[in-house]
Amino acid sequence: MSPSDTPITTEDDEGSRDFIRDIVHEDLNSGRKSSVVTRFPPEPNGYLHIGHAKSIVLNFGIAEEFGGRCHLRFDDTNPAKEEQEYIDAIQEDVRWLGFNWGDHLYYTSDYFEQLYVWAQHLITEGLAYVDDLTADEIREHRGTLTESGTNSPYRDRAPEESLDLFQRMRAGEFENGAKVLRAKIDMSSGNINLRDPVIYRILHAEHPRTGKDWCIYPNYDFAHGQSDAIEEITHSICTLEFEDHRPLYDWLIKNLPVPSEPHQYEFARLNLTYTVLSKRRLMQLVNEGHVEGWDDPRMPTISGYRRRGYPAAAIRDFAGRIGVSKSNATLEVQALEACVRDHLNTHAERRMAVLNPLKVVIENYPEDQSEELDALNNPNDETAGKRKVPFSRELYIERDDFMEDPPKKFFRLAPGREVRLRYAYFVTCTEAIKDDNGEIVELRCTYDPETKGGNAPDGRKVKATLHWVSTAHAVGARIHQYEHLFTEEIPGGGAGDFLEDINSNSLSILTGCKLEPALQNAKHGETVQFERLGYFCLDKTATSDELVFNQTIGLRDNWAKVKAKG
RNA sequence: UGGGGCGUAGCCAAGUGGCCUAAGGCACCGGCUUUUGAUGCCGGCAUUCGGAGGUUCGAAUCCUCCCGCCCCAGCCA
Repeated sequence: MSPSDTPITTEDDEGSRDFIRDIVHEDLNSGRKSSVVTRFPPEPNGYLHIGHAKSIVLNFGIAEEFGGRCHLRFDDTNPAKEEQEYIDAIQEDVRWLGFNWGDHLYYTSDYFEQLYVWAQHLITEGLAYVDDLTADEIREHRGTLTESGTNSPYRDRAPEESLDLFQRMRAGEFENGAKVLRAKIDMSSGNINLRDPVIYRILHAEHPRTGKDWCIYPNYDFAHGQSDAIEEITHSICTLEFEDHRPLYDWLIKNLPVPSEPHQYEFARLNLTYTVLSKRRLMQLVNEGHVEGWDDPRMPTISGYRRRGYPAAAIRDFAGRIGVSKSNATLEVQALEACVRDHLNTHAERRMAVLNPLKVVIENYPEDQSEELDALNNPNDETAGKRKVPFSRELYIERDDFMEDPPKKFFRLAPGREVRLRYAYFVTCTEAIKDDNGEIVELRCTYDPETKGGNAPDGRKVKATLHWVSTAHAVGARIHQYEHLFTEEIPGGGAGDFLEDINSNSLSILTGCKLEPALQNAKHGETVQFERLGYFCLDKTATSDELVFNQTIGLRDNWAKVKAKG
C-alpha cells in the first residue's frame, strides 16, 4: 500500500473544531451561505512545504466536512517569479497528500481579461487612477507608520485621461515602472494598504501561461478577492499577515460588480522548531547547494518528506492535531515526528537490518547448514502475515549490541551472557576476538538448539533480544541517516544568519550495511521498520546494484536516555 | 509614535459568566506488559488562565488600566 492510498477521513472528525469551522457552521445555520466553497491558492514560485499542508488540510477538510468543494487555484500574477515546474510539482504534492480538486483547477491568469475590465470600471467610477510617479516617489508619498501620506500630483487626473493611459499601458507603450494604476482610497489611513495601493504594474515579462499576451499585471490585492468572487468562494482562508489587507479586499468587492461576495478569514501560519519555512530561505538552501534539492529528505517540503518516507496520512494527522488559531505558534518538530511514528508503527512491515555489522560465529552450529525461520511482518498487526528469514553459522549483529565490559544497565550481549536472536535462538557469547589494534572484529558464540523460535522450553528468560542478519544471505546497502537540518530551535533566531545554524551533521552516510534478503525487493514509496532501529525507505537513487535507504525516523530510544544519564 | 492581531502548563490547544479545584495532543516523569530498551496499558504533570484593579452570589470567560509578543511603510504573495 502506498501512503497516498490510505483514506483521508479516518482521523477524528470530533473535537477538531476551530474558529473557522465555527464561522462556517454559523454561516450555514443562519442561512447567510447555502454552500461552502474554499480554495487553496499557491503561488507557483516554489515547492509546497509542511506549512502549506496545514492550509491544504484546512481548506480541503472544511469543504469535505460541510459537503462543499475546494478549488486549487494558482495565484500566478507575477511572471517574474513563477514557473511551470512549480505548477506541476504543486499539483503532484497536493494529490499525494490525498486531496482531489476534481474539475476545479484554476489560474488567476484565467481572469486577466475580466480583471482588466474591472480596473477600467474603477477608473470610470473615479476610484482608480494612473500614476506617473516613480517607485521611489510613491514610497515617499506613502508616509510612514506614524505619519500619514500625501496625495500624488496625478491623483485627480480625469478618469478619461487615466483610462487612455491605462489602455496604452496594456498596449505596451511604456517601460517597466513608468506608470502604475492605483486605487483611490485614503492617503491618510492608519492602514497603509489603503493609502492608494498600487493595483496594476507594467511588467514586460513572459508568463508561464499567458505568454506575451500581457505586459501589465494585477497584483495580489487586485486579483485575489475578485478571483474568489468569480469562483464563488464562500470562505477565503489565508494567513495572519493578510489581516491588514482585508479592508482592501472588502473595498474592492464592494466597489466592483463582482458575481458573489466572498469573505476572508485569517489563521496563524505554521512554524516548526529546527526548521525553516519561508520560501525565500528554502529557495536559498536549494540554490546555494546546502541541500540536494527541493526534495532533499532533510527539507520540510512535501516532496522532501515523501522522499524521506513520511506517510501522507501522518502529515494529514499532524495538520489535524495541531489545531487552527490566530496565535503565533511555533510547534516542536517532535509533534510531527510523533505522528509519523504513530502511523508507521501500525502500518509499516518489519525487517531486520544491521547498520554497523559485527561478525558472530555460532561455534556449535553446523558449517554448511542454514534454515529458514518464521518472522512476523508486524507483531502489532496479525493480518500483515509472516516471512522467512535465513539463519546460519555466521551472522552479523549490531556493534552497539555488544560490550566487552558492560555497565550495570546494559543488558545486551557481553562475554558469558545469553541473549535472544530475534525469531531464532538463544546464544551465549564465549569470546571476543580482537585485531592487533585491540578492536573487536568477531564474536564467538554457542547457541541452544532447544530455543528455536526464541523461547526456552525450560522457561529461562533472557534480558535482551537482538536483531541479526545471516552473512551468507545478507544484502549490502548504503543507508542515509538524518538529523535536523538546523542546530537551533529557531534558525537565525539569534543575531546571525540562519545559514550559520545549519547542522553540519544533518546527513550521515553508512556504507556496508547488511540487510535481510527480503529487503532486496523493497518498493519505492513503502516505508518499513528495521527492528530496534527505526523506519526506512528506499531512496529514489537506489539501483539494482546498490540499495540505498533513507532513515525516515528512529524508534524512540530509552536506552539512549539511560545511557546519557550515566 | 499610526493601523491590525495575539497572550490558558516546556510546546500546541479546547474553553465564550456557574457541571473549570481548566479537555485533548506532543514533551517529560513513574509503574505494568512485552521475542523490538519499540508498541500497548495505567498513573503523574496549571487551585490556575500575561499583570493589577473592578462588576457579579459566582469570571479564564464582562469592564478599566497596564505589560509582553507578532504583522504592516514591495510597482512580492
